[in-house]
Amino acid sequence: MKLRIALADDHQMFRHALRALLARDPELEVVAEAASGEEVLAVAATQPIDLVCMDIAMPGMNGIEATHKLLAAHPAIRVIGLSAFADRQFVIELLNAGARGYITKGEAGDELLRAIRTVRQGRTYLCPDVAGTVTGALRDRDELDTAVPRLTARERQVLQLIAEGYTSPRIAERLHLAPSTVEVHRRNIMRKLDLHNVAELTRYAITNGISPSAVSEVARQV
Amino acid sequence: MKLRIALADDHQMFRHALRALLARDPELEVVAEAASGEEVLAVAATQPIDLVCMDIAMPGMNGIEATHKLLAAHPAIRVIGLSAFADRQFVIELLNAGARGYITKGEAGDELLRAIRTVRQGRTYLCPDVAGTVTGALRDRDELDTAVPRLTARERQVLQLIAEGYTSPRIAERLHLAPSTVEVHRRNIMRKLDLHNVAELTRYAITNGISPSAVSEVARQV
DNA sequence: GAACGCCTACCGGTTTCCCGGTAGGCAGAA
DNA sequence: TTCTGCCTACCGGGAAACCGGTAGGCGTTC
Repeated sequence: MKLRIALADDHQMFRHALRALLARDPELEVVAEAASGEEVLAVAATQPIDLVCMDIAMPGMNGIEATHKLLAAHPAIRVIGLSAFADRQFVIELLNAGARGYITKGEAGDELLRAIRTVRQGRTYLCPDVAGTVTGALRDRDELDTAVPRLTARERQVLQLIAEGYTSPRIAERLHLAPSTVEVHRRNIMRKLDLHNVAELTRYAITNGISPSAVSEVARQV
Repeated sequence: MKLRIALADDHQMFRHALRALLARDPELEVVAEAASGEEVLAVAATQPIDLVCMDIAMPGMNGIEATHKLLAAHPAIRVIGLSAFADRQFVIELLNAGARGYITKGEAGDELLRAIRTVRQGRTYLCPDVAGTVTGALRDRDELDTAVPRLTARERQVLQLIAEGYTSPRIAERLHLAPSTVEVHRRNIMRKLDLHNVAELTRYAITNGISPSAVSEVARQV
C-alpha cells in the first residue's frame, strides 16, 4: 500500500515540483494538493490521507493552525512541517501542534524523503538545521509547553491578518468577533513583542513566517 | 543536444524539486544550481549554460541584478524569471535586464516547461498572470525604459521610513520637511502602487528591497 | 513661453490606530 | 477551591492614518 500524501503550500509550482520529486519513490503517492490551511482540512475530509507535507506560511489559515485542526479531526495523519525558516519558536509550536517532522526549504530534497520514511515509522524527524535549536527546549519540557508560544493562537491569527493589511473592524468581521476584542488582541500582541505600530507588526509577522513573505494577493490581482 | 539548464533559487529543496520536475523532459538537463546571484555568475564562468531559471528574491545579489551581469558576460544565455510575485515593476525590470520569460510560482509546473520550450526557440514567454500587466507597457516602449522607478527618490525614501515604523511627523523631522509634505508623499506612493495601509506598504517595501527584509538574516542565524 | 514632473505645503474630513483601564466567562492547574 | 491564563467585550481619548482637493516654486524639456 502506497503512502497517501497531501501537499500543502501556497505556491502551485512548488507543489508540482515536489510532486515530481516524491514520484521518484514508488512507495509514495501524492493524492492531493492544497494552497491553504482551509484546503487541507477540506481535502482530508473527503479522502483518506496518511501524511501531509505542510508549509507554515500560507495565506489565510497557516500551517500551525491547520495542523492543530487537522489532527483534532484525524489523529492518525502524520504531519511534516516544511518552512523557509528554522525559527525556534516555530518549530516548537508546530511540534506542539502534533507534527512529527520539520524541515527547512534550505535543505536538500533527499532530506524530505528521509523525513517521510522516518515519520512513517512513527518516529520524529527534525532536519539538522533545526535539531540543534530544539534540543535545548527538549531538556526542560516547561519551555516546550509554555515559554515558547509567546503569542497565543488567537493572537497569531490576528497578527497574520494585520500583516495582510486588514483593519481591526475587518478582522473582527472575518473572525466573528467584536472590534473591541480584536483591539485587545492587537494591544496584547504589541505589548508582548514590544512593537508599536502596523509596520513593525508586519515586519515581525513576515520575518517569523506568521505571514507569508510573498505578496500573494498582488500575484493574484495581476 | 540537451538544453543545459542552471537553477538559481535560495531554497535548495525547491531546486531539487524543480530538478525532478524538469527531468521529465528528456530534452532538458539541469547541469548546475546556484543559491544566489553571485553563484550564478560563478557557475556560468566555469561551464557552458544555455538557460537559467532565475528566482528574483535571493539573498545578496538578487535575480534582476544577476541577470544584468550574467547577460553582459554571456549574451547567448536565456533567462527565465521565476518569482513568487507578479508585480508589474518586477516583470518590466527583469525584461529590461534581458530576460526572455517570466513565471510566477503560483503557476503550474507545466507552465515552466512550456516557457522553456518557447524561450529555447528564441521567443519570449510570459505566464498568463503577468502577460496582462505588461502588454500596456509594451505598447509605449518609453514606459518599459523609464517607468521602472515608478517611485521618485523622495518617495522611496519616505516609503522606507514608513516600513521601518516611523510615523509621518517623525519622518518629517528626519527629513526636515513639513508633516503635510510627508503625508502627500505617502498618499502619492499609495496611489501609484495601489496600496492602502501601512501593512501593505511595509510588505511592498520588504519584497522590493526598499527596506531590508531581515528575513534573510533570520534564515542565516539558524 | 508653455508644459511637465517633482517637491514643497496647506485645507478639510472620516476612519483607524494606539494607549489606558475595567470586567465577565471559562478551562485547566495548583 | 482558588488562581491563572485566555478569550471575550466595553469605556474614553489623543494621535495618526487615510482620502479628497488646491497651489506655489523650480528645473527640464519641447
